[in-house]
Amino acid sequence: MIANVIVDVPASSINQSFDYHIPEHFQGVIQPGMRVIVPFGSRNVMGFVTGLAHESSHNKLKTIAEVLDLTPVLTDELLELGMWLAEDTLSLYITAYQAMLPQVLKANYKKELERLTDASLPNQLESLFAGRLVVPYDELNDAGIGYHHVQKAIRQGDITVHYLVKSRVTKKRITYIKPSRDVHLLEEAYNDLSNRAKKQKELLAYFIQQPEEIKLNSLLKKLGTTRSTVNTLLEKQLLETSQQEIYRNPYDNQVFERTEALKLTDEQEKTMDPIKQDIKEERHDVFLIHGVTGSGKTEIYLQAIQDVIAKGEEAIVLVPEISLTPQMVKRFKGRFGSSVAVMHSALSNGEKYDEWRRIQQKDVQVVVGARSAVFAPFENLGVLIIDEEHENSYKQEDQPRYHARDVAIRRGRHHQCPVILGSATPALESYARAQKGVYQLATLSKRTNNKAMPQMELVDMRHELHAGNRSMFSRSLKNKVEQCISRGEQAVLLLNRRGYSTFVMCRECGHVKECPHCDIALTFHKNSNQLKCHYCSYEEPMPTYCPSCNSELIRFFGTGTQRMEEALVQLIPQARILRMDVDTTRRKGAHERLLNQFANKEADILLGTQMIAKGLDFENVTLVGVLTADSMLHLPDFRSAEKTFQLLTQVSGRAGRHELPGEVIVQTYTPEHYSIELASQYDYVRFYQNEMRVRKTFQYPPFVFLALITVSDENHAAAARAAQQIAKGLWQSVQTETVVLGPTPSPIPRMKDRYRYQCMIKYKNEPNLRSSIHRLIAQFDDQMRKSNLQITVDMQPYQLI
DNA sequence: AGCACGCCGACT
DNA sequence: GTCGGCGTGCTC
Repeated sequence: MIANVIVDVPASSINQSFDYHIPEHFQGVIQPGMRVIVPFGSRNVMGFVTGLAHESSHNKLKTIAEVLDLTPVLTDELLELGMWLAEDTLSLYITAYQAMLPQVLKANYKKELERLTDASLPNQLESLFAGRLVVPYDELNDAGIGYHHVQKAIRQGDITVHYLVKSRVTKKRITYIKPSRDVHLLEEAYNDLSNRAKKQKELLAYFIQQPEEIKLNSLLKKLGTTRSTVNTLLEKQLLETSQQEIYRNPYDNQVFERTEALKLTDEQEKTMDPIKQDIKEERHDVFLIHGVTGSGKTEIYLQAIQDVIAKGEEAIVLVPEISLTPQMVKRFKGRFGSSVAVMHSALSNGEKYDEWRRIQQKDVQVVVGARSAVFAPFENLGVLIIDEEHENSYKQEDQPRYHARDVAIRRGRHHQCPVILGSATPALESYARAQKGVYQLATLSKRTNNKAMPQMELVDMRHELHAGNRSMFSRSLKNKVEQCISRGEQAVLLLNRRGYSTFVMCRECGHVKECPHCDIALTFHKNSNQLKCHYCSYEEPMPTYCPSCNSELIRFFGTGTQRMEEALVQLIPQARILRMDVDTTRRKGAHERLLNQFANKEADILLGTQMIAKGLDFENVTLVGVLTADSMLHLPDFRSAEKTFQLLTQVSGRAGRHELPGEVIVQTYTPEHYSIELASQYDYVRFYQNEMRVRKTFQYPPFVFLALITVSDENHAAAARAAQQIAKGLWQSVQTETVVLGPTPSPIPRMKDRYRYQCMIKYKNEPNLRSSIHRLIAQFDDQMRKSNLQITVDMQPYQLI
């Protein structure tokens, strides 16, 4: 038998399957979807078996060395999905498969030197081995030993090189202890023990009383002793251990209150019906639920999942990373208890692996997770749900650059089950598809508690400036915050920091401190008094004099959350403030701890960046303030209006979710901009219509598809030349109505000392585009290896900057 | 990617 | 000779 294997060598020339002979002892064991170790060239690499065959067009086949899995880690569906994913995103097959699996299933490669002779070796090697039989290959370089010495020794058969492939899998185990003899033998041993062996006697006495198996940890705690006493008794063979494999459970010590299905409103019922119908009849449709915040989308998800579980099928729920909050998890665990696996980036690699295994082994029927959970290895999917479907975080920003929505829809079609997209502010692409009837549109216009959305007040900051208020807080916002606090209620203040960071500029000569490796201003970090680059790891201390004109008047500009906090303290000294941003949430669990503090009313004001805009639900919050609504409106990104509208709508939903009425203050320099004005009126449909006109005029999605090709090189001219050649090649291969823009320098023209150029393709129908791009890039294969030219392709890019 | 192999110039 | 650097081509 022969196995087709995709090997773990990320190079375009290796992007194909290789045939291997299956040895007798693996016949019948090896199945498609398993990981194997195969010889490749002179070394061993990991690979995925993608298929089995009886013959191969190759005559000299090597043999599979090892099998890494007992059962396939990729189902047939996922094997096929990975192929499609790689081709659709112009990525490598191996990259696509790796992206579908938890980190720990990636192989680790190691080289070792083994000594084969007792005879003495050259001095340098002798001291390297230093009595050992095997040494890590890395030590060769550390010791600075020339390769020719090694080569010679290998030729003479004195030493040999081993190419190891190791799995990173670590399974967590618990040690149990129990007596290995009868009770009366223990008693005998007890009596024989010297009186000085007090701890041993205690241990024995314990097991004489209750000879059952006990967790080692509990035993030690109970008897106040240590591992060493137990070890002594183990050596005397009076006790024995056993190991039990367990899942790490990140939600181990939390109890989730059980919830029941809620009575649906008429609107919800109307939305629910066709979904239930699809589930029942195993039909695939994509439903777009456009529902205002608080309209009960989640309850619809929950009840759809209920139906799916009742049928013995499974469900995937995708949630943006940022809103995968404890509150969200609670809702799903509360309804479905231990049938839920949770996947998000805050879990350790081991925890992620365990959650993944619970899915693989059918211990759970539901997974709630961020983007990559769309690859959960379920085999009987009954529904796929994407909450906040407009979120950028569903688009992976490195290879394979896929969008979870596309993957979900493909899986939904494969399983003939519904896909539900939900949002208060659907992506323009999605709403347009719903308008065209490609998706089924359902609108939830009422909130379940029948409360109106909070009043949104726009504050024109130009007027503030004219009135002599130069602070970042308008008078109106300051008053509202004070009133809110004095009523004993809480406020959330959002600083939209994108494109508005704290750069350093000299007031004397206007010199701006930039990163020496990237064309971007350095960002000032107050707590370390350092200037940092957000694109590479460069940092330097904040200068006291301007490096250009020596003036002392070098200051930081812009507004970070830290400065906002300081300003707020001065303005409203009595306020207790919690700050939430990248800095304060870096530590594990910090995110959750801050939110808990706020929920426990240990603070009056929560201030932070994007991360507080979504998913939070605190009953005591009645005021939301947005400091700078238009800060991203002027970025060179065709989605900036859409993002502004989404953010304002999203954040306003944080106020007055329960009994207390809420209000929203939005500070802006452009209150007349349609995205801000229509957001304040909660009018998505008019925003959609307006924005569609803009997109049509400027030919942007959803009227065209985009592809972005970025070329970078340390050599400026080489990058420009390659980009030019690619653009030329594109022009020649695309149809006349397709537009190729560029090459132009990328928005950040230099990053990590590499010069960057880009070409943008706008197309409506270009069935051969992928293969054309592929062919064009292949021409640079040589150059990409020799020099360090890099070319990346992003089909349907989200982040243009 | 990572490795072997082969060619070349430099050095003891 | 011997050593080390680099370009080339291959991996079932």
